[in-house]
Amino acid sequence: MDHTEKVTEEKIFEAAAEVFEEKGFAGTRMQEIADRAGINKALLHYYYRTKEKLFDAVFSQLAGFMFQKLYACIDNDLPLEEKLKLFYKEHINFLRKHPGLPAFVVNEINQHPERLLRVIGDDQIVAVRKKLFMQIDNEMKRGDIQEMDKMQLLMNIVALSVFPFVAKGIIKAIIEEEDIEFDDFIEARKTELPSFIINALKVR
Amino acid sequence: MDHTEKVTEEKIFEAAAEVFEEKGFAGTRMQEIADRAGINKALLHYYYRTKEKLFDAVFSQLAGFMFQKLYACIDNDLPLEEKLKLFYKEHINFLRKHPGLPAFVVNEINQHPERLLRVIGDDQIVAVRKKLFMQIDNEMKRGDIQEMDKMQLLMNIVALSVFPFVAKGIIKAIIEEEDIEFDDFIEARKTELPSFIINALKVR
DNA sequence: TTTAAATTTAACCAATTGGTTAAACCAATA
DNA sequence: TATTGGTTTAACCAATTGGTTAAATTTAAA
Repeated sequence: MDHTEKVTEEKIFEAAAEVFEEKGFAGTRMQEIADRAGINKALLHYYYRTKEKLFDAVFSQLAGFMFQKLYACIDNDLPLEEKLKLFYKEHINFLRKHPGLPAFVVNEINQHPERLLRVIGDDQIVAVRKKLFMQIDNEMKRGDIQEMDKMQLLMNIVALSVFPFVAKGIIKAIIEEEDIEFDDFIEARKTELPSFIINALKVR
Repeated sequence: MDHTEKVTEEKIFEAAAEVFEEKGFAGTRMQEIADRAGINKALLHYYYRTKEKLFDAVFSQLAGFMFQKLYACIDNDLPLEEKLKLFYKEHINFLRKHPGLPAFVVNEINQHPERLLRVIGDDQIVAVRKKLFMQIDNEMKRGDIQEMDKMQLLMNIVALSVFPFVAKGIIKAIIEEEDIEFDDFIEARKTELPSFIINALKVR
């Protein structure tokens, strides 16, 4: 076996990830993937026989990657306040490195919801969510934080960090109209968001 | 001029809106639009000469509609707390009637940011935003609400209502895994979100 | 050097797709 | 009744696209 095999396969995979992320499944041309990978169409089909197979490989890895990272930032034993600070710091760091990822995943799942199953099917994620809910439950009953629906809270936490990336095309335009850099704006959220949430959860 | 003209044009427009919303520009087939409109391809091109023109018509109306509604819910003279309650009630009502709209608009703008200009170009929206910022500024200086970056606050407010719809494919699956109906979940946010935000903005 | 696998070249194919055309059909209306 | 414009039918076209094939060429390893 030639060591170039792996290299080429990776080049293809990365090129495919780029193009699929930019243009979606329907908008992607196999020729463009080949071009960006620096190879030709024949070789492309030699590695991944069909567009569907290539897409599946790319999508399931990227989507899995995203969910895994999302939940990994929650999977620790810190108290909620510290957990939130860590979550937004790490999660926004991750999203800044992959700014196109959320829009891609969200969009493809909207158009083909059945794809979600292949990615989120494993119960590792469910376990982490259960753990988080238990923790929140405890802190609520102890009176440390305001009582509220836990699923609503989880949705709020995620929406606040992910939304600017999912809607990046719009958000970037709107805030740059006010002479704010998108990157600075996002960076600031690492500290803005934890205090926003913690304040919202203060008991009174 | 025949009255059927308007009727047919509208049928085409609505069918096109449906298909474009479901499958995006690249994934949409003119034949499918014709089928759903109950006419044939020849007549479809007789009304809208090209796919691009038809898409432009649909997209600019829907996107304009969305932004207009978004800002219209903010454009009143209520104090912030009342404004938030009204905003989430009306905005979520609107989104429930058009659940696929945010994902469609967000996605098409991500892939072709230049389209945003045609829609958001008018300064009516800018005016409403300025007005809102002024109001927030006043309430902060008066000490009624916590000081914070106004753009960040606006982002938070919008993210919390729009995100579940943009990522509907994922969210629906996740929360229904916990035996919660998507519609009930969304309905609850009408009251959850205002109190969440208002709490987050309490001064201490 | 031989061999096998990776890669290129380039032609090719079938299906899809956006769009056109021309003739015929139908309904209202002048 | 004749006309006009909306509508259908159905064939057609050119371009694109996913995918294949076979032969030639390069590369690396045995």
